[in-house]
Amino acid sequence: MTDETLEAACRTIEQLHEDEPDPVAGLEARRPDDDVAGTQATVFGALANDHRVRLLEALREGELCVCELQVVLEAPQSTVATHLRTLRDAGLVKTRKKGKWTYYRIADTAVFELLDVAAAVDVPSDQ
Amino acid sequence: MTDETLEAACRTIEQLHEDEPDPVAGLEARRPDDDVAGTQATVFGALANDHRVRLLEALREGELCVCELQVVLEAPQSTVATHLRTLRDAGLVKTRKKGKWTYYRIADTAVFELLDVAAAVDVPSDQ
DNA sequence: GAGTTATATCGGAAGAGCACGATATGAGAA
DNA sequence: TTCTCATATCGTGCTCTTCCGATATAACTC
Repeated sequence: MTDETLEAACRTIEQLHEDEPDPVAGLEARRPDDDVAGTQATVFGALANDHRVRLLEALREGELCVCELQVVLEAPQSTVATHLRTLRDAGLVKTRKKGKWTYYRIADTAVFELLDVAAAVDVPSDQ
Repeated sequence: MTDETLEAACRTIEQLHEDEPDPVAGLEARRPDDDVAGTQATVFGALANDHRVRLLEALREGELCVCELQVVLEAPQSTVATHLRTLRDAGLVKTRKKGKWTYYRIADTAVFELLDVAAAVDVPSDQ
């Protein structure tokens, strides 16, 4: 089942750029690489949560163990552990075990860049 | 209904840092600002999708109208329009109307920084 | 070994996000 | 005004995420 709206879009583009030889081909060239886009979406997905952003911010000044992070979040232990798992799977934090404790730290200072740039975006207040 | 695991965490911390005066208070001070964390999570949420990342990447070289972006994504018109709405609500793109067409462009070059840094993160391959 | 404790994982219910056809809107053309 | 066409929104089924109690695991203590 093909999508007619896509074919219609192509026709519109041909008319819009009558001067150019093959405007649709030009757009297809602008299609980003799938793997890269996938990585980006994965990383952003791991960051796309209030609790997880807070965890990363708390780790700015250095590593903390799970029970300390739990106090920062004011959330049940299982909730904190799950979010930390998500961050680790995305490569944003690393762990170190010491006895009964697991210490979490930021994996790469690039994470701070992401946090800082995102904080500076001005999100329009809807209305 | 209070969470006993949180109280337990506090007790553990007191023991861990016997030397310090009030270790729990120190952690509470590390709690990030709610508004900032909210903004960050919102921005990352808007970026946390394959299609939306691809839309932004396609806009690197300049503005495009919806039907052009539709060709980039190879998706139905309503799908593309919805994702563009999400990006706009997050303040990542801006629009310009010209006759029947709506042109979308990157709102701020900070967006490119986010995309580039995220692309460079190395996500561990699970196993 | 048995008990305790810090963390991790499981399970399932509630909620949020997504895809996309159908329909509405709004601008130009006739 | 009526028609057409580009875009926006709605409605619905479906999937993914989140939360958090219950339970498992792993390491120290006795």
